[in-house]
This record gives sequence, C-alpha cells and structure tokens, in this order.
Amino acid sequence: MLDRDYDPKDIEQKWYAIWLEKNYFHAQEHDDSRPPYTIVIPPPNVTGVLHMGHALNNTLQDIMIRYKRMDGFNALWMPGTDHAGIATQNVVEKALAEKGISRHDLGRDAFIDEVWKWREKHGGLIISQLKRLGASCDWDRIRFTMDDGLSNAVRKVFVALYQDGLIYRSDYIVNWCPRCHSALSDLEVEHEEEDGYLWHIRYPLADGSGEVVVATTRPETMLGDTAVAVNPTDERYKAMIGKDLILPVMNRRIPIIADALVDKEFGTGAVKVTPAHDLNDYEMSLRHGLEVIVIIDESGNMNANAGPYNGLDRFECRKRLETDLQDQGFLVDKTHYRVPVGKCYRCKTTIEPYLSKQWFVKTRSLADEAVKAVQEGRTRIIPRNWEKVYYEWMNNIRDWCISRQIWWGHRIPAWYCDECEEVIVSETEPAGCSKCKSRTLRQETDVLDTWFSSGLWPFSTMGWPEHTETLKRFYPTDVLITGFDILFFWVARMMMLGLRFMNDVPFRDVYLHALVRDEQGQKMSKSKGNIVDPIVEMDKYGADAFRFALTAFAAMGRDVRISDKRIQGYRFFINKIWNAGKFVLANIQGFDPRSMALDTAKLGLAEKWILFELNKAVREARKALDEYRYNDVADILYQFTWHTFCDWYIELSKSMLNTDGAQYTRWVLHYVMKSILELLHPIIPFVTEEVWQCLPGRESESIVIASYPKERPEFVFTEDAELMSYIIEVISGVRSIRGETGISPSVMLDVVIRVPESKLQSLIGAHSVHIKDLARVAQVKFINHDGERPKKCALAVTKGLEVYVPLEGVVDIDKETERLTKQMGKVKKELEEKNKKLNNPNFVEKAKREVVEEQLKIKEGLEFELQSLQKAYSLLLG
RNA sequence: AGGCACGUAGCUCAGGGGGAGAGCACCACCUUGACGCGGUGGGGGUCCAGGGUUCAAAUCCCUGCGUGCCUACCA
Repeated sequence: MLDRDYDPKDIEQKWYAIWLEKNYFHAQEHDDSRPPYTIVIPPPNVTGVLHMGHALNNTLQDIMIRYKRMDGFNALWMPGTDHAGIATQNVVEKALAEKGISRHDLGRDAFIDEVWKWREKHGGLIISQLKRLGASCDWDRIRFTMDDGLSNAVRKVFVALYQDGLIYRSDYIVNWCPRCHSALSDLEVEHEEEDGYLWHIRYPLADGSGEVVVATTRPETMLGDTAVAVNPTDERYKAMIGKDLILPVMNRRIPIIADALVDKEFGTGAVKVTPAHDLNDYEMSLRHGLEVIVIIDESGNMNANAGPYNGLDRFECRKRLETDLQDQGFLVDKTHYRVPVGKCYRCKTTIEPYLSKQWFVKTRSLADEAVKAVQEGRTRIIPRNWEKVYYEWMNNIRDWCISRQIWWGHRIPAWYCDECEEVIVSETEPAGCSKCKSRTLRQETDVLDTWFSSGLWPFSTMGWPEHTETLKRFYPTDVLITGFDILFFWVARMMMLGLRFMNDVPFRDVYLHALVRDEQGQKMSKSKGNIVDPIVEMDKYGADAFRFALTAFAAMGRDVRISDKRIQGYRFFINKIWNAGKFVLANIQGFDPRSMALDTAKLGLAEKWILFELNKAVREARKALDEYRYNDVADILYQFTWHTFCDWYIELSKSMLNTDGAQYTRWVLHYVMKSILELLHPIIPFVTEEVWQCLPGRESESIVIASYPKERPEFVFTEDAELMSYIIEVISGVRSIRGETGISPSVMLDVVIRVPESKLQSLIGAHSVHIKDLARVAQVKFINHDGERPKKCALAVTKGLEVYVPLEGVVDIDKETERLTKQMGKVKKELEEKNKKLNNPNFVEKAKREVVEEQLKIKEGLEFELQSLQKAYSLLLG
C-alpha cells in the first residue's frame, strides 16, 4: 500500500539498488532475439561534478534508452569518464599546491601516480551522481579513456595515421598557454574583445631618406620584427619596397617587403612582421624567406633576443618599451582600440602565439569523408540547422594540433634516436633505433589532446581493435545525444575517426540539445554565482520532478532556462500521479485483471472514451519520442494524466464503481493507470516503479523491463468518444454558469437540454448520470427542437446543444443578463469576422475546399449560438 | 566582420499560413471520502516595429531595432 504522501528520497534509493542488483541495465552481446539499440555517453571529466548540462544530457539519453529497452530492444548505454588532460592536471596540481608541492618537485612519474590516486579517491563522484539521477547505464562496461584497452586503441590509431602520412610533426605557430605551458588546439582558445590600444611607431629608412610608420596592438613584439610589409599595389610605399629600415631600439636592419595579405586601408597600410609570434607573420616569413627571431619564452617572459628587455614579463615589457619609444621619439600615436584577445579555455590566461614543434593530424581528407557521410544521410544531424554549421566548419578545417606539453594523458608513441635523430613511431617501445640500431632512444614527452582519445570513444569502448562481439552487435550506435557546444571538439572528430577506422559512421543520429542557462538566460558560471546545482534540486524536489522539468524544457534548438518554480510545479505533478495511484489501488482491491476476459462491448461510455484518449496519447507520445521532441512528450503525458485521466475519468469513475459495470471500470482504471506509469517511466523512473509495483497483474517483475504501451486497435471507439465530448461540454457549460453567476456548489440544480435530434437526445439521456454527478444536477430534462424553451434560465450553448439552468429562486437574474450580454458581444465579433471572410469571393474561390467548409461550419455554429443567446436573453427578461 | 537563433499573457516558454496556447502568478468560489502539492470557474495578449507575398500572415520573405550564441589570421 502506498503511503499518504510521496517521499522521493527513500524510494529512489531503494529502486535504484534493486535495478542494479537485478542487472536490468545490462545489454547482451549474444542475444539474437531483439534488435540492438546503442547510445554511448558523452564521457564526463573524471574531475567533474554533476552540473545542469550533465543532468539534461543524461536525462535525455536515459529517456531514449529506457524507452527502447521497454519497447523490445537490446538496449546498451555505454558509460564512462574522460581523463580530461589539462583539466585534471590542473585540479591535481592545485591540490598538491595546498601542500606546498609542485609537480616538478615530484617529477613526471610520481606526479602521474598522484593523478591516478586522485582519480581513485574522487573520480567516482560524477558516476554516483549520475546514478542518483537514475541513469540506466550498463555500469558493468564502464570505461575510462586512460584504461589499458582504450590506451591501446589510441596508440594503434596514432601509428596507423602516422603510417598513412596523416600525422606529421612540424614547426608551427600554435596557441600557447604560458600558464599551462602547453600548446592548445584552435578550438581550445576563447576569443574575446578587450579595450586596448593601437600604437603607431616610426621606423626610419636605413638610408635616411624617410620613414615608415607601422600600426600595432602589440608593440613588444617589434623586438622580434624581421621585416615590414606593405601591399604591392600601395602607391605610398611602392618606391620603398626592397629598401631597409632600422628597427628602433634594437637597431637592426630589416627589409620592406610586399605582400598581398596586407590591407591598405588598415592603420597606416604598413605592417610590422614578427614571424615567431604571429601566425600571419610566420606564413609571410615562409613566403619571403625571412629570419625568425623568438623573443618570448614559454612562460611569457622576454628572452635574450629581446636585448635590454630580457627577463621581463611580456606585459611589463610593453610598458617599458612604450616609455622608451616615446623618449626616443619613435612613438607617433597611441589610440584606443578594441583588441581581439585569445584566452586559454581552462585558465583564461592570454594566449601567446608561439613558434614550436608540434604534432598535427592532417584533417582535409578525413573531413571530406565526414562531410560526405552527412550529405548522404548516413548520419543525420538533429535539429537540421546544425548541419550547415557542421559543413561550414568541416570545409574550413585546419590541421589539428594534437600534442600537449603536459604530463597527464596518452604519451605520444614516438621515440627519438640520440645518435641519428631518427623518429620511430610504434605501438610498443622499440628496442633500438630502426635506422642506426642505437640503444639510446628518448620517448616524446608530449601527450595527446584529450579529444584524440575521446574521438575514438564509440568504438574504443566496445573493445576495438579487437573484433569483439560487442562491436559487431552494437556499432554503429543509434544516436549520440550531446550539447551543441562540443559539435566540433568531439562530434566532428568521432565522425572523422569512426569513418577512418570502422569504415562506418559512429552514429545514425546526432541529437544536439541546447545549453542550460539560469532563469534570466545567462550562462551559468561560478563567478556570476548563478549556478543551479542539480543535486540541490533533487534534494528539494526529487529526481523525478527534476527530470520531468528538464524534459519539458528541452524544446528542440532552444536554450533551457531552468526555473526552480517550474521544477516545483512538476513536483506537484509527481504527487498527482502518486495520488491517482492511491485512488486506483483503493478502488481495485481484490481485483485481478487477468481473471477477467475483456469484452469491449460491455464497456461503459466513459471507459470507451478514456481508452480512446489513451490510444491517442500513446500514439502521440511515441511519435514525439521517435522524433526527439522531448518537450512534446512531457506535455502530452502531463496533459493526459492530469487533465484527462485525473480530472475527468477518475471523477467519472467514482459513480460507476457502485454500478453493475464496476468490474469494467476497475479494469479500465487499472489498465489506464498502468499505461500511464509505463508511458512516463522513461522520464520519471522512480515514482512510476513504486506505484506500478503495487498494481496487480504485472507481467514482468519491474517496470524497467515492462513493455512500452502500444496503440490498441480494439480501443478505437470514435463514436463513443464523440458522444462523451457532448457530455463533457454539457458539464462544463453548467459549471461555467454556476461559477459566473455565483451559484454555490452545494445547491443542486435542474437542467434542461435542448437537443437538435432525438437520437442524440436518447444517447445523452442514457448517460445523464455523468451530468448529474459531475455538474451536481438533480434532474436532467430534454426538449426537442419544437419544444418551448424554459423561461428565466441561464444558458450555455455548445456543439449545437442548448443547456438551460432555471434560475428562479436560485440566483439574481441580473448576473446572468450581464453574462449573456458579454457572451453575445464576443460571439457577434467573431461572427462578423467570419462573415467578412466568407463574403469575400476570393476566399471562397481560392481557398481549399476543406477550409471553406470548415469556416462555414464554424459560422453556422456561431450563428446558432448567437440566436440561442438572444432568445434566452429575451426569455430571461420576459 | 560574417553566420545562426530568438523577441507571443505579469514571469518562463510551446505553437506556427485559416477561430491566440500551457505552466506558474493573479481573481472568485469550494472541508465532494486520491490529492489544498487539490477542485471548479474566470480575468489578462496592436504574437518587437515597418514593408512585401497571399483570398488569408503571429506564422513565409525583406528591412530595422533589441537580445543571445558561434565562427574569424585585419596588424
């Protein structure tokens, strides 16, 4: 029996433990009887703490997995975590720093040991939080990107790409974080605009014949200038091309070169060229054979090449240099300017473009395949508008810098020979140099970008490169559900690597959901202090209410604004389900649905109607689920459960339970309640299980493995549903009169219904018990079309019926006159609009016939309503 | 600089070429035996502005304003 109130906490814990114990989430490799359905989790960082984004993402995945599991699929949800190179290293470094230890004190191996220890202790947090949410992952298969198996896959892929010539090592200007001491990929740089300056600096010609003024936002880089570039067509500078300038302060001779990249319109039209610290300049230096002078070191300090500024921080150097330039008369101007600045996505330090040797993946050919796969529809991106974004990025893709100068991660499987400088790339440590046989080899110290290993996730987690049963059965996955913010980071890379190594797309569908923001639509961040903590919400309202809220918010392609108030609103919904369950259970005591053969002919009208409505809800909910319209699923089921089942059917059933047909009412109460629980289970797994377990006639031991409701052709009671809608309208009409004229609910009323045809009259008459019951009516009388309308009555008009409520002795008739006047005004206005439309020959001629007919019908309805209201009005006064 | 969304009831948002919707909030009434975390009834909107297409536009197109996000090597 169910308790008085629903208390989520214990029930959630209880059921999750049972589900695990019963192994319901486990997918079978060796099951040919059911089709597979696969999702791989976007692996959260091991350092992660569950945030709203995770909560949304995993709720949506859990909905799909639970739905498909119930619907007869061999459902696999592959879980795991990501080692998250820089993020994790930062966290562990910070923890060590509190003890006054730096990673350099420990050395590489000891530090990595520390990270593993950290993971051992704290890495399980996010997993336990996912369990709290109710995630039905196959936990036996949990993977970590640094596991032996996955690390092996990483090395295999690296070597294969290297042998294909798709991985190369090269000098390049990379995004360098002077704080993390590592290169970053283009995607790991966040671009912001800051208030800065544009400096104009005078560079005199070496022959004393004049000068060139250059404009720059980073004056300190001039110390490494090796040229000044102008546009070849620029008349102002044409004569100077090829001449030398004297670089101020450094007193070095640098040439004036011509390059089409220079924009004549910007600044002075002359650009200083610093090949070691700017990507464009570096590329220019390659075109023109310029010298490359590095002046900033990897910590962001000036080095010996910066002459007098050696050892200064880059920003300090800027200040000193400005003073010096001014003193020496080289500074022409300094104006305010909005400067685009790149920041490290982890620590927000300003990025330094930095010349260094890095490893790259040649992406062009891989990207082409990834584009083709989507164009051919082998993978669908949902919502569709992201396809364009995907193509755009893939078509403009640049090579992917995959080396990181940190310690935590997959160490690049390359060795350098000290003797002959040969580079050996191999899955296992080579015994000696393949060229000179030397034994003195040094392994590359760099590790791989985290996304390199997560790019393999859909197949590495299934045991690749082994040809496992899991891979055979579950790859490619059915859908990837993830936030659009990692479309490039992750989805794009999985596409490229999946196609290259599995010869097939990694997923059939990619569903990209929006970001979760706060109530004002702001991105949540610690600094803003607007973080909403999922755990706190679940403590307050329970996991189910929280999940339902997220689902209801997840409209396709729109940001999710979380609101505590609405989570609370759905908490009330959970309670409503609980109470509906209580009602049903109390009224079907001792009833066993299996002991009764259902004869649909014997069902009552209300029973047929609710089964008809249930069919509709099932159909619509399934369709919405199949199309990833989560908010629609939530809405459809909310509406059906609360406003159709609870508000109407349960109320209707109350009187039926005392009649001869009570067995049928019990059967229907049980059946619909059970269906509702099953329909809702993917969204709100806990309450639904708790209530479901109390119902008799379960055909499985848990709702987790019960079958998802299907539409039933024998429940298509179209005519009965139509008749029921008349009755519902009558009840609503009477209630409305009551409410608006202020008739107390305790006063029993009589009603007179004027019906256009006698057949309908007898049909409604046969079920007038519902009207009596729900509208609190003592007597229902009928009059036909010719009959005289009763006097001094309130009137409700609906669906061609006139519902009269005699008012004499019940209420002041002024209120009803007022109400009728208002109602007539409304109807008149609508009718005018309808007439205008229907009197327009263009409309009648050009609009579709169904539309015209429909409009005509509405018009007739309105006319009827108006007439009835007018008559009632006069009868009221007379 | 380009691109993509979005501007609908007080709030949060659905909808999307033919009678303006939901939840919350608001007002009135209700100790009806599942539920006051409830029930019934009700008020409330030039669907951002302007133009165009159409018989018909909140919905499609263009322009503007506003907001948010993404991408980018303009020093």
